[in-house]
Amino acid sequence: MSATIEPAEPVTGRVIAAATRRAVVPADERRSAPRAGDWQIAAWRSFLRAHAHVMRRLEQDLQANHKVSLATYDVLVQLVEAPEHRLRMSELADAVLLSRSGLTRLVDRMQREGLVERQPDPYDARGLFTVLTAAGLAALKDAAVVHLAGVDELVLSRLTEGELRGMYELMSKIDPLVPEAQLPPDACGIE
Amino acid sequence: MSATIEPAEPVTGRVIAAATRRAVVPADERRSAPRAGDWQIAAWRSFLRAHAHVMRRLEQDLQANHKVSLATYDVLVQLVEAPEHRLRMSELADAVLLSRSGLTRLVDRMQREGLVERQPDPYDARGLFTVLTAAGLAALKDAAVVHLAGVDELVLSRLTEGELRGMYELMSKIDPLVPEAQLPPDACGIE
DNA sequence: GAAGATTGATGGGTCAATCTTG
DNA sequence: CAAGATTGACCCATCAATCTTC
Repeated sequence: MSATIEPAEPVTGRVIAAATRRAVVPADERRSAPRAGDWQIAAWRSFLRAHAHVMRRLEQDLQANHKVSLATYDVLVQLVEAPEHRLRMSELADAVLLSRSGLTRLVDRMQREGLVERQPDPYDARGLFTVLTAAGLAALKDAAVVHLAGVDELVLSRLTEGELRGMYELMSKIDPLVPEAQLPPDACGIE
Repeated sequence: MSATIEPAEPVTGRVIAAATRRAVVPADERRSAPRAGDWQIAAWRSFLRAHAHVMRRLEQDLQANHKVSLATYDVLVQLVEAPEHRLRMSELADAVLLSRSGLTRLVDRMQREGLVERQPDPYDARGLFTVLTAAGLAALKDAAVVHLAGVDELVLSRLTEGELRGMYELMSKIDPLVPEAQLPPDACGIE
């Protein structure tokens, strides 16, 4: 679409700077955040910035090349990875971290575009499956090339193998619910 | 507000898994993302998950305790850090990574709540300053305590000093436009 | 005409209430 | 009644067009 770099998400200084903090938080309350010193906050801010930076670019790349949003892309990925290319609405909602209603509407749109279909669950008439269509798979194939290239360019290629491992370690400490599996101990075969 | 942990942002597997990739991307195109192997992607996903996890909690904390959104909080922080507690609309928009129109509406709301005011610029009648009110400063003081405690609990306290430095290094490599200043070389005084 | 800011139309999300089926 | 899914009302962001002032 447009080549302009337009902000997509407000993130910058969502954290109060330590300077601000000293000015604003009474000294006796500072114990509540004992580690939030100047440069710790700088580290945290760098995290927010990096995230915003990368996500903005990825979203743009996808939209520009395939008119697919990241949310849509995420759904396509979840479906293609699922057995029989289908998932219950609720499961899908959990997988892409969307509310039920949010997912309903997203699937509505995707169905309109022919990327997915809804299938009743024969064993439980309350439930519905969202199933990937041929068009959906094709769209994913298209988008994946662009998207992966983006992730590679913006993130992976900028870090060494060891740094990537380091990042994984750090993130695991921040998010206790570590993703699916542990990082394979020595799956270093870069391709 | 509600204590429920509800998803706020779709992020999970926004990146195609390497398994998917092999199934979906023709072998001769894989060169375009040569480093996007299985565990590199795992590292990238951990980044997305950690971000979603933390932001969700921070947003909830703020909303629950002070009915302030992260975007609003961000504006308050930018203003309190600015000279004379005021900033031009455009500057503010850039600072919080919002579009001009997005900021106009956000400031509208904040003004309605009495957190900020608009001041004409005497030197350029086209421009407006957004200026922090006493109520805005008070709200910030309140919110900052909660927010900083959250950042501390969810991120800072989980990482050692060295790990925090490491994170800063990694993020700087991902986002070339490193924040304001470099990390002070030896500002290790944790309080 | 260009820059600062706002407005109108629209996309995409949330919660709370609802309908249907187990 | 509980669970799965949807709908209605609303919030918050974007872009494109507009108005005002330089």
